[in-house]
Formats: sequence, C-alpha cells, structure tokens
Amino acid sequence: MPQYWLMKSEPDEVSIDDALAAPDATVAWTGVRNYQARNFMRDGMKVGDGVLFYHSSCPEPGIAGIARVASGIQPDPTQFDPKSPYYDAGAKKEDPRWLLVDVQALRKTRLLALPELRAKPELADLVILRKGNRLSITPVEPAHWKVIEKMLA
DNA sequence: GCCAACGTTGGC
DNA sequence: GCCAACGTTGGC
Repeated sequence: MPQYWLMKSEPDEVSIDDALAAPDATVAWTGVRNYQARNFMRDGMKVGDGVLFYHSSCPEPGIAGIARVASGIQPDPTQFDPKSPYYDAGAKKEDPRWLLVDVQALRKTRLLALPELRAKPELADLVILRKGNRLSITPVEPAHWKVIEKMLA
C-alpha cells in the first residue's frame, strides 16, 4: 500500500526544476530539523512513496511537482558540517539526530497555488492547509492525492 | 516587514 | 514537570 507525502522546499534552495536537473532527478532531502517531520521519514516513508513537491517561502507557494521517495533514511551529513546552516553541535556521528531520504522528481506540474487548493472543499483536511501548520513533511491521504491528481489532469 | 502559530529551551 | 521567554516558520 503506497503512502503519500507532501514535502516543502524553498525554491531558492531546491526548486522542482533544480531537482529535475540533478543526476537521476534525485536530491538528498537535507535540512529537516523538526522531530515530527524526521519521524515521518523514519517511521513512515518507504521507497516508492508518492511525494507532492511543494514550494514554500516564495512569491507563489504551492504544489509544483510530483516526486517519489527514492531511498531509505540516512544520516543528514549537514548536521555534522560546522559551515552548514543546518549544523547541529549536539549531533553525534555514532548517534545521528537528523535524517534524510533521497527524493526523485518525476515531473513538474502546473503550480497548484494555495488559493486554488483552499478552494477545494475535498482538500479542507489536507494538513498543509490547516491553520498554523508548519511541518515541512506531512502525510497526504490517498483521497487527497487523488483529488490533486485530478486537478492536474 | 509583520505577525500568528508553533517548537524549543531552561530556570525553577 | 511547568511555563515564560525566545526562536522559527511561512503566508501575506
């Protein structure tokens, strides 16, 4: 049973175009620094799961592409890099605190911007649309995935 | 730049 | 374990 996820990326850092241009269209999802989001990766994600590639903190936030989970979890190397903005002085090599998965972009879609998503009553419970939600990785219910696929068809 | 809504930290 | 203060996220 495939699972579905929504993963936020700031297009200034990694946009859907950047991901598609990467080798194998695959990028390591570095920089997750929230335990709940990390636990979704650790406890819920499987290779092949569907991913909605979401652009956040940009002029037009919204779903910008479709991707898939392309690897199991691995330690996020940026936690050990003092020069990285994601450096975590408290993380130990033998017991990594932060994890990542590889994400393979499958295709760029037309931008499904927030107002369009909010206009769909069927998506009212989509986690990303709920008030105050800030999680960078959230599960997406199969029914929601279907609605979004239909919007993109 | 503002600010609401969270998450984290640290004193007690 | 509580909770105030602080930091961050992210849409607008």
